[in-house]
Amino acid sequence: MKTRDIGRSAVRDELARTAFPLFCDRGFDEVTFEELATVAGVSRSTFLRYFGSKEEVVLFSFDPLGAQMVEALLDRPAHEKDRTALRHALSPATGFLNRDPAEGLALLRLIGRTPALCARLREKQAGWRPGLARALAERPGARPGPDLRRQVLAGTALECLTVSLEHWASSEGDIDLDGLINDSFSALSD
Amino acid sequence: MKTRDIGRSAVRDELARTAFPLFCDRGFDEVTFEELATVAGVSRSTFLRYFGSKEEVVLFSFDPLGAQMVEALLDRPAHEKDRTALRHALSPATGFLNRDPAEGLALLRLIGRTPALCARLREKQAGWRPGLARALAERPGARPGPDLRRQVLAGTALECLTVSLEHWASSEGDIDLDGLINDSFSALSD
DNA sequence: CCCTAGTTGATACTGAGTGTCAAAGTCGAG
DNA sequence: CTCGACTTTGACACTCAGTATCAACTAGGG
Repeated sequence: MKTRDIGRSAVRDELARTAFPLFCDRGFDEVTFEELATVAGVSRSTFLRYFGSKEEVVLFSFDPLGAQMVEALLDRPAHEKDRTALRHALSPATGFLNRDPAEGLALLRLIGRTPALCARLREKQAGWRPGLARALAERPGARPGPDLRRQVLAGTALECLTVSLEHWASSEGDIDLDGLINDSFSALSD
Repeated sequence: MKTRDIGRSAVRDELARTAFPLFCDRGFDEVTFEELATVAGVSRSTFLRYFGSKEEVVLFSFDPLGAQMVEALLDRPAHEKDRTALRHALSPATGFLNRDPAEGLALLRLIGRTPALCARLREKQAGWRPGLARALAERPGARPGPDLRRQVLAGTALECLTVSLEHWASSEGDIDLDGLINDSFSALSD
């Protein structure tokens, strides 16, 4: 039954793809499911079945990043300090947006000017913190320590990501995103 | 026209106060505006006029914290390092929850098990970051530097607050909250 | 006392999100 | 190829959040 799931996520991608320009043009709140469905050529019911909420239509593409960052963190060499490893572990996120910078910027702009999307993305990000913290405890050569410390380290890394993305978006992508990440982490240790 | 505004916020407090136990008992999503209004003895229209959304009924009490933390930060002595000043600037938030620990814990629990409230609170917190960053630039004896650094410092301070509150809530308030804040900041510099 | 401005509750409306159902489509087994 | 099980789809009905409007009411200032 794998073909079902493949088809399902392909349809998801396609629906989101047709929805994106509408959101960008007219604003997230001004577009209804009815219109999204009409443009995509399906019924409102079907569209709603693929996304639990309107926010998900925009934000579901961020979902894999949590697991990808955990994997990236676990792949860092044992001798690397936690903070450095975390900095490198953000690469799935920067890569996701840098793959197609124009679309990445449009996405961040849309999110930035839509409070509901800001809130939901922050919620998603907050959901990544526990996983990263656990990965910190499980990485090769991890020294035991309080959970609080790992949560703080993971949380600050994600906050560096957020701040960097904000500056990247407001520079229209002119500044190198990975450079901003490095600068953000530098600000942590001075 | 000051009496109007005083009366207005007094009514707000009272409405929120009557609503809180309902949310705690039956869950945020299971309570409708209709019920809130009935219990409070006003019409649905009136209740809705005092709060822009259902989330605000629970979260509006956090609103003053942003300005209070900025004020607290500006009051810190000039010789204090930015990070230390930020740590102390969180005291309005810890004080707000420690004033009545039982209610503070109930509030955090309610938020913790309601995704919509999590998201909105995170949004509010994110809104405090720019103010704190600006205050960092304006504090007595501030050395000029890139905005990115100040945003990161303010963001990490707020993340320390979030993580500390999370641990405080999951310990049922047994662990000292200000101690957790200190420990969180310690994790930043090692 | 009256006039004005703000408050209230009633009503109606849009749109998100849920649930149900029958019809149509898909896939594997015989 | 055909049958039967399972899935997907679209239609419909429903609840509730949130917005807007309006007439009745109320409080404060002159």
